[in-house]
Amino acid sequence: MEEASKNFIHAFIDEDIAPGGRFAGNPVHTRFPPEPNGYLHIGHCKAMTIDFGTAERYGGLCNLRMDDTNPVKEDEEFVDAIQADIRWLGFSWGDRFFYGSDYFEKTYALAVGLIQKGFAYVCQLSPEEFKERRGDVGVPATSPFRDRPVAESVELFERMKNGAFKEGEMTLRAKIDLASGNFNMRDPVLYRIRYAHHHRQGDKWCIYPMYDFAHPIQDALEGITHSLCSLEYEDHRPLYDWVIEHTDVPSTPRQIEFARLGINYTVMSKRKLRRLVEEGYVDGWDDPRMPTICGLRRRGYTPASIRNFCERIGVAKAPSTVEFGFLEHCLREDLNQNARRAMAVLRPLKLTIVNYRDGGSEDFAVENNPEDPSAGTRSVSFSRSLWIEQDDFMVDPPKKYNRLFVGGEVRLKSAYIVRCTGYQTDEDGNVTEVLAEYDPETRGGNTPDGRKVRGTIHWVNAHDAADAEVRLYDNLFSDPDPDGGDKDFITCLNPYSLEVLKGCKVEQSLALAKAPDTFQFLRLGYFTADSRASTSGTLVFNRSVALKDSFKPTT
RNA sequence: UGGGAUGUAGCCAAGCGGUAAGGCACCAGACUUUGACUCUGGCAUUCGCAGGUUCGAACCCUGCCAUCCCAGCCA
Repeated sequence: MEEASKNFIHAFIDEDIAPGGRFAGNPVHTRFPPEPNGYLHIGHCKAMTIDFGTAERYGGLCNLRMDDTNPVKEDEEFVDAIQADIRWLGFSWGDRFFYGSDYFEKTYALAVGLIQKGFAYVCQLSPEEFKERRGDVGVPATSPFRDRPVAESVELFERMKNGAFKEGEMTLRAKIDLASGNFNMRDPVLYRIRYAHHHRQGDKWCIYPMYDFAHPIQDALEGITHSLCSLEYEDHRPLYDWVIEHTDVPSTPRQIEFARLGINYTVMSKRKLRRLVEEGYVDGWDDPRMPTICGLRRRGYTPASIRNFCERIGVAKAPSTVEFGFLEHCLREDLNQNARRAMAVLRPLKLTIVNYRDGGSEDFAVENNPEDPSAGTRSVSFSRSLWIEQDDFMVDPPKKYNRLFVGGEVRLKSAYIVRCTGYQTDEDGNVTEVLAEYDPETRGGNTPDGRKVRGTIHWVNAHDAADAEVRLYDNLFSDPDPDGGDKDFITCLNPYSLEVLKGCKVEQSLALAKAPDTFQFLRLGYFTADSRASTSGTLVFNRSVALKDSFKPTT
């Protein structure tokens, strides 16, 4: 894992904790506040890297808090999934797990206090009227209820809480500035009426605080010093500060905003991801094409690779779009170092070793990970009949092609050096079988005579190869909504299709070791077992056959 | 339009008045029992544009341009 370098947030915090600073002497305390209305995606991982990472950098703590102030959007189903994904990534919130809704009682009391101090009032404008009176550029908003006596607002607010009014009939509004250029300050709604079942509070409440009111209070109650969030909340910071200043909270957290993660060709909006799931475009939140944490997991991404990616893209305020290739780079880096290799043939072509005894066989010890000798070796069987990759043989090889062609020599990894002597074709001229002679002196792939063999290819024994059952995933590209609603609903689900080919062959040891019923092939040259079907690590396919042609968007 | 932000290479991103870090990508070479990996070298005379201040500007000032966000009783 890379050591995170100093970023602009750290610069702010350094000032805050310096002698004489806003939090001089205080431990730095952050929080990660997902709304439980969907699964976490890699953008959340960036946020966690910042939230947990910042706390760690300063020897402080980071809380996990479910931001569940809107009962109609949230669901307990997501709470468990969110926790599981965070754990999988390796972030730890210790025993500091909270729900925003845990503070409803306290939040209500603070709202009453606000009314009593004359900083809030109950407004009876209907949603439609509210909108009409919102005002415009240069035109202040209006509310006939702004100067309602304090006692009256207190009483109405209590009746709101007790269910005396219908949804939309009343709101509690902050009394700030109806003429502000920042519309968030034009007497924003603090509480609204919702007769909805809350996933934790049940039917106890029928009024719910808005994010803008609840969030700063929750932060203050938990002793958060730095409330780190994405850029779209910049406009809300004045309101955040207003709430902290005007309510009777025990601390004064500071909000700092950073640019959220964008990855090219990738849908990152939770709303859209939700539609993909609900409207059946994908199998579920963990569909390997999804940028969700669980989707990436199924696709073979490791926690370390995702976290490292998030560390390395940096933190800034300039909106940015990182190339998907960088995520892949981070995966390769991790896999190359840690993954056990195995051989697999995706497009099988028969290779017959004509001078090898028919019916004979032998085993070779093959290293599991050339980068890590401690990973040991596995036994792979060899015989007269093998499968090799179709594009490891060419009838008419171009210059610098150093794999198989008639007359050419190649090394079968860890086995023997073979010379191609010919090939068979079907009536259409397609190559059906390649013929070769092996050199018995080169057992294990060694060259005692010191000769150089340019190419090394992978293979599997046709006699005991296992057929891998594979899935074929296509990219999902944008199909502009014919109704003109969501022009960019799906731009591209994933830049690289998970292309797997029917009939691919895997070495017996791989099949036996994992016994997976599904394989996913990453267009990276890595072959990973479905994480749901197996318990242990990732297997890396022996050669990056498919690396050659990279992704080209078709729209 | 009003408010809030942001512009440094194809993509991220340091830099905070002293003469453009680093990573990804890309190119060239070496090495190699994965054409991978690794290694070596190359890759911004210039920081959105135009002026100004200064011995000196990506950094300070003025004006302009471009892009993004907000204008929910969502978060």
